Formats: sequence, structure tokens, C-alpha cells
Amino acid sequence: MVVPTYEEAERKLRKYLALRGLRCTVERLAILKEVLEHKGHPSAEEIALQLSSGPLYVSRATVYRTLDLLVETGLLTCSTLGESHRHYEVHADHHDHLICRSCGRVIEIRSPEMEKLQDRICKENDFETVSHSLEIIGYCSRCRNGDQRENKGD
Amino acid sequence: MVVPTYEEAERKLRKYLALRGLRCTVERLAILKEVLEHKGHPSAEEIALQLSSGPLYVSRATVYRTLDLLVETGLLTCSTLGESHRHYEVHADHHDHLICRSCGRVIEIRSPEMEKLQDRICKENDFETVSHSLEIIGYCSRCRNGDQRENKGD
DNA sequence: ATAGGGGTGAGATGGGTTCTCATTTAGGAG
DNA sequence: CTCCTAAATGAGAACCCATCTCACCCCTAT
Repeated sequence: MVVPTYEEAERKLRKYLALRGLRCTVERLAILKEVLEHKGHPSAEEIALQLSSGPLYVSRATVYRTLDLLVETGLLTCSTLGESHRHYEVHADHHDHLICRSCGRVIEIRSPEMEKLQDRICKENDFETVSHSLEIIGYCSRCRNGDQRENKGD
Repeated sequence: MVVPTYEEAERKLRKYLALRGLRCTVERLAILKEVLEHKGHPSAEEIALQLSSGPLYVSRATVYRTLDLLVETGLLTCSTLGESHRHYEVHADHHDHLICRSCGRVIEIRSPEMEKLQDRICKENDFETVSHSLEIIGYCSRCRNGDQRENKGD
């Protein structure tokens, strides 16, 4: 829905970099494009792997540095999805995650009520939100109904 | 509030272990006690460090194994608090965390409405909850009012 | 006391991430 | 267009957190 096109994202990135005297490199653009095109919640590793099958080699160090940068710009968001490493995704409309412990499926949920409630809680605590993440770990409908086949949609 | 005393916790642990033919060792009790006495959200590292200044040496491996065990028993809960490693705390009434990006302070919040809303979302998605965690990253009132001194209550 | 299995410590191992530093390169000044 | 400089990259080491392996220890039941 509010997922930005690559062009919009690139424009935003260029602006962010220019304002800070940082450079817009082919590596940064390639990484941005890779995440935008990835359907799912890729890890840094996955992005690096994907890129390695493309025409431009990008080192691991650069992938990590750039993902951090893209999170700072607000173009991406980062969450752990119940695992020990980070997953990235395009920052569109905020949503939360239901994570199935059995098959690994990640269900995205959007709840305006949840957002409103969180805003209220922050106001009550005089707290200024930068980001927030709600992760619910459990078992999805498919797995609860005995359909145990692994279908990692990630 | 519903924080168990050490005696209650020990009793619960002994019961859990006995039921499964596992042993109640001095190391396990020492780690349990250490977490109960820690005001905050210690990491495995911190627990190990704390113990090392006590009379009983406990290896890192045992600290990690035992913390896992204590989470399984339900005596502790585990969350990342926006960092890359785990933090543990006594499992009392469920609560969520506001984490200050500036000073590291962790504010615990309890919201029955939030719990209810989460239950509803899970029901709507035919999802069975095992655990859930809401973490809000931002800036706390103290830091927003220019009081930048670090006061890691952790 | 003895066997058997759970528990521990030491250290290796592993995955994910960050750091260091020499080299390359973007991008503005001339 | 060329130069210059600071920013960015790549290679690999280093790091941190966590787990695994395995020899040894020690309960507990027989």
C-alpha cells in the first residue's frame, strides 16, 4: 500500500545523503534496490547472498553498514522476528508480527487501535516514540490444524 | 507486585525439576537467586559476572543453560530490549517496555487494554499465543528535558 | 560400592556483526 | 576536465554472545 517505489526511495536516500555530505554510491543503491525487491524479511546475510549473484560485488561490511544507514534514513525497519539476528523490511505503513514457532511463517498485522493505544501509553509516560515493535510468538492456524509442513514465507 | 519471593521461586523450581527427574544443584539455585536479587534486566554475562564475585564459581556454559531452563519453567522471561543480546527478568505480571535510546533507561508498563487487544488480534488470526513482547524505542521524559546524564537503570 | 545418568567446567566452535586499515572513488573546487 | 580530499569500500581480523563437545564429577537407586 504505502510501499514506496524504488524511484521514491532513491530520491529520499539521495536527499538524506546530500544533506549530510555523504555519498550516493552504487553499492548503497544496489542494497536499497535489493531490499525493496525482496518479498519478505531478509537478513543482512540474505541480502549479501542475493547481491553476490548480481553484477556488482558488495562486501559484507558494506552490506551491514548500509543496512544500518537505511534504517537511520527511515527507509527500512529492522526487527528480530524472534530470532537472534536482524531482519529488514521496507518501512511502509507500520505493522506488527505474528511469528509461528512451528513453521516460521510471519504474519503481518495492521491495527490502528494498537497504534492508538501505544500512542496513548507513550503520552501518559511522557515518552517520545522513535519506533516500536510488537512480536507475538505462537502457533499459526495451519500448524494448529495439523498441517506441519514447513512453509517459511521468509 | 506478584514478584515471587526467593522461597516461592525455589519451591517452584524444585517441583519442576523433580517432576522431570532433573537435579536441583547449587549452581541452579545460585543463578535463580542472582536473577531474583538483581533489580533490572540482567544479561547472561552480567549474571555470570555477579556470580564470579560470590563464593561459588559457575561457568558461563552453566549460566546460559540454567537461564534457558528457568525460562522454560516460567520463572523468568527473556527479551532483547532493543539490543542484540538477551536480558532476563523475573516473570511476574506481564508487562511491556519503553526503552530510552539516549540513557538506556527501561520503563515497564502494564496495560490490560493492550493485553486484551493482543488477545483479540490473535483470535482474529486464529493464532495461539505462546509469548509476546512489545518494545517501544524512543526518548524518555528526563532525556527530552535536556537531562542527558546517563542513568542506565539496567 | 557400584553403575548410570544428569550436571558441570573448560575450551572449542559457530553465527552474526563490527572494526581496522589500505585502497578506491564520489563529487565539489578550480 | 582534472585535482583533491574526505567518504566509502573490501579483506580479513576481531568481537560478542551463545552453543556444543567431551571428560570428569556426583547424585541416586540398586
